[in-house]
Parts: sequence; structure tokens; C-alpha cells
Amino acid sequence: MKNDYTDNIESCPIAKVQKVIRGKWPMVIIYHLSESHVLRFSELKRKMPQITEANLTKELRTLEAYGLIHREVYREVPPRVEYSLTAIGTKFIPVLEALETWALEYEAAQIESQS
Amino acid sequence: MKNDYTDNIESCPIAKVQKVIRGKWPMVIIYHLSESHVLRFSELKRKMPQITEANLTKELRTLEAYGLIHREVYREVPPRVEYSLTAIGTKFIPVLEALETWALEYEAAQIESQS
DNA sequence: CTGTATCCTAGGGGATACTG
DNA sequence: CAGTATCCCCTAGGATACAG
Repeated sequence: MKNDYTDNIESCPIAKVQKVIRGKWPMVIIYHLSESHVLRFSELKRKMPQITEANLTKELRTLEAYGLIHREVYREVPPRVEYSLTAIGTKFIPVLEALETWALEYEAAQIESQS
Repeated sequence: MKNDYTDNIESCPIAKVQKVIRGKWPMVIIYHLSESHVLRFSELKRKMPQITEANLTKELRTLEAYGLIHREVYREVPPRVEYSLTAIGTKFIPVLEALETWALEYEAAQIESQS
């Protein structure tokens, strides 16, 4: 049988890409890379103090596999690795901007509803 | 500065609001409600055949608690319940549109990279 | 500096059955 | 029709330690 795929994919484009950006960290990582353009592992870690190194590595590898970020390794001592957005990763920025706009509206609505 | 998100996650609006729309279903539900404006429980279930009734209920309750959707109960026989977006829920639509646009670009990029 | 390797746990989310 | 009630599995993701 065709399974899960058929209905959601055709009726909802959102469901299609949901797995790519799902989770606690992917959009945050993309956000920081969109702001700084290029970041090293330790710089990303500093910008997200609450993620563990193990998970940061995992998230970066996943985003790389999905084609959203590029990993450039410089074989030096000490080692240097730079992360940046790919073309398709850069095209995700408007989504973040829309989300950021909504976040501010949402925050304002929450405050208003308390009074 | 006010909008410096580099220090910690709490000052990043994306990270802040991420829990509201996180998970497999919330954005999909909002998408269907944005398309249809008003949907009954069974209609939502039909648009998302893969979600279980238990989880659909849970997701709807959560989105309602977050203020994104409105639940209107008509005490009839048989019972009728209609779900719709609230004002702040409606304001989320631009995010979905941006995401949808990106989804198409992402899909195209994937196909292109295969050749 | 840039990661691995383990371990561990909360909860997201599926399956199935039942109800007012 | 619009849900509850259970059960249960899995993986996201945190903590900690170690390595090249």
C-alpha cells in the first residue's frame, strides 16, 4: 500500500518538509547562521549554551544531510570547521523572518490578554 | 542590545515560540484551518488520516490552550464542534506561506541534485 | 578546537478499544 | 459525532566523560 505518504503529501505541503525543520534546535541553528553567515562549532555552541555538544553535532550532521548547511573542514592545528548556509538553506530565511514577526505579535497578544 | 540573541536561547524569539508549533502536527492543523476556515473534528481527522483521534484531540487542546485556535461547541444531537483560527492564529498564516514557498524550492533543489 | 561514546529519561506519538 | 481511556514503543534530547 502507498501508506502515510499519499494523503498528507498531496493535501498539505507543510507535512512534506516538517521532518526537516522539526525539533528544538534546527531553526535556531539556521537562524544563527543566517545572522553570522559563517560560524565555527565553538561559536555555535556559545550562541546556544543549552545544547549539548553531542546534540549540536547530531543536529549539524542532520541539517547537512538535508542539504541546508555546509560544513567546511580546514585541516589545521588546532582544527577549524566552519558552518554556513547552503543556497537552499539561505532560502529558508524568509520563513524565519515571518516566524520572528509572528513571535512578536504572539508575545504582545499574550501580554494583552493578561490585562 | 535588545535584539541580540547571541547570549542565550531565552532571548531568541524563535527559540521562545518554538515550543508552540513544535511537533509533527500543529502546523499541519493550522494549515488546514487556514485553508478551510472552519472544520469539524471529523473533517480534520479526514484531512489527516494518519493522526489518531487521541492525538488529534490532544493537539487541538494544546493549540487552543496556546490561543491559536478556537473551539466552538454546538449542543445538538448529534454533537457538533467547530474549530477555527483565532486572530493570533490567523496571523500565523504568513509563516505557513513562507514555509510552503520554501518547500517547493527545496523539492526542486532535491530533484535537481539527483541529476 | 571539534567532536565521540555512553547512558538515561520524559514525553511525543502510534494502536486499539470504548463512550455519551 | 466527537471524543476518552489505555497501553506501549521509540526517539529526541539532556548529562557526563573521553579523544584526536
